Amino acid sequence: MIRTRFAPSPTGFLHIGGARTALFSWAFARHHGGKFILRIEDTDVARSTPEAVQAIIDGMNWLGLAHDEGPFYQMQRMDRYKEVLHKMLADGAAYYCYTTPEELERMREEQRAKGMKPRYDGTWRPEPGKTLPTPPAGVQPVIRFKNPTDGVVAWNDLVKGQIAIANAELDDLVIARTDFTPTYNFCVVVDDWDMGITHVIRGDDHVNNTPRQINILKALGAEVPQYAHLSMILGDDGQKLSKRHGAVSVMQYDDDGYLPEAVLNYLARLGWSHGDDEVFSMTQFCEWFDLDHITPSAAQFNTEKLNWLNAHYIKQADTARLAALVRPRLEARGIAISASPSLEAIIGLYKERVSNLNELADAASIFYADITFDPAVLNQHLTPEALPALVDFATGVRDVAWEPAAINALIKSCIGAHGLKMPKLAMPLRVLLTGQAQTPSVDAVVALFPRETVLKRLAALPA
RNA sequence: GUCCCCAUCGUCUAGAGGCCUAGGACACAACCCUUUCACGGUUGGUACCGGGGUUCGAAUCCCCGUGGGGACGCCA
Repeated sequence: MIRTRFAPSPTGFLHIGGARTALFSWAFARHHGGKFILRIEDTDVARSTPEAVQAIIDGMNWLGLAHDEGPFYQMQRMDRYKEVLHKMLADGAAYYCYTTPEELERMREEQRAKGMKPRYDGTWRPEPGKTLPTPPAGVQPVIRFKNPTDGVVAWNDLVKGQIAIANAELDDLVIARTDFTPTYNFCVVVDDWDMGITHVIRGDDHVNNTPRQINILKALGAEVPQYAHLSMILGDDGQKLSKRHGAVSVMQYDDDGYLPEAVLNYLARLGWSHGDDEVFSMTQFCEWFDLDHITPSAAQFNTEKLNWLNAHYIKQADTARLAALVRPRLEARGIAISASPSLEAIIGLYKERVSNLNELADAASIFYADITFDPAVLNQHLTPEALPALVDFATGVRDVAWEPAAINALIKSCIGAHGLKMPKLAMPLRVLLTGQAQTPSVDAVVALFPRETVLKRLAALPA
């Protein structure tokens, strides 16, 4: 049974990189008929917040990435960690270290100055025949893992291939703080072990933690899971995404009018491929997904492609569903949705031409709220030669049958009577009714408005 | 600095030694459609980081270089 997990730390929102990691872990479990587990890594009490937990869950829900087990909270598993910690201490797999953070800092600076990799020097590490210093009074010790000193830790990364790191490169990491709370690398190991995780799919930044985790797993006599490290996602500008540069919550995409299936489809193709396939459902994705076709190199986020996918999914989407999504956006703008025209009718006419839900709301607001005119646009199209035809049209509007074909016939007869070409009348009509020079077919737009509104907006015409 | 990883069009990518005079998608350009703008359709341009090997043959394998990234916490 394949078991994967997504293990974010609740120190902020779910961003695009985390979302992709979650997506791949989820899809891998789905593909194999396994289980997908959500685990909240909240051992950093100072930075974890319940709001962040909620933000992550909201993000997962919006994307529709449902977990089969959890969410598990590490803070609720303290007893278990402490049990393992005591066992390791008893087994000699871990030891107390009295070196203070200040001493460590000094040590690291010296090493850096000498061009060495900064690391703990092993002062308190017990060795056969070695006499340990006397613990200084008043110093609370941390617990360090006794890492092997020689040999190599190797694993076959399912994305990056064979990776081997010499144990000589690794120092004895702190697995419990002075207050006895366990640290990340330790909790992860115990959790992955206890939860029977078979495949750890996570970000690239954890590659360097992997050999340490494998060593702890081995010290515990636990089975080592398979690892797959996903490369990072760069911003649109090729720069690293960070809190102060470009990293936004997935919920921001909701605000920006993206459909979750568009974001998901986009993310699926960021670092993974299935031949030339670009547009596919999540059902299809789960069927196809494998670790063999994940690119080991970093990927740059491309908003334009996301926009294209979003436009595609909006065109495809059921109009009633879109209306339900657009309605709150209009309400948020303080726009009252009237019965005529129906929101569905507006969306039916506009969904072919927009690339996000907010543009749909923009379109709808033309029909529900007062419009403003750009004088330059108005002047450009409201030409003297168009005026008589417009006046004719305004007159004809009073008793023309209220459907596109009849309105189209009226427009044709108006231009015919004045020897005009279609755009001469269609353009000023567009602008007068919508305030815009770009709209769907003008007869369809006219027909969408209630007759009275058209009369009212045309009444502004100079006689 | 040390260790680890990465490297095909502007971007996402296909590519597991001959199928590659390198394919698809986004973006871009032109044309068609047209009642404006989109949509849609057709066409086009642009890429294997450099150098050495291995091989009859290399985008694909190896080495070196260069460039980029990551990690070196009592953060996760």
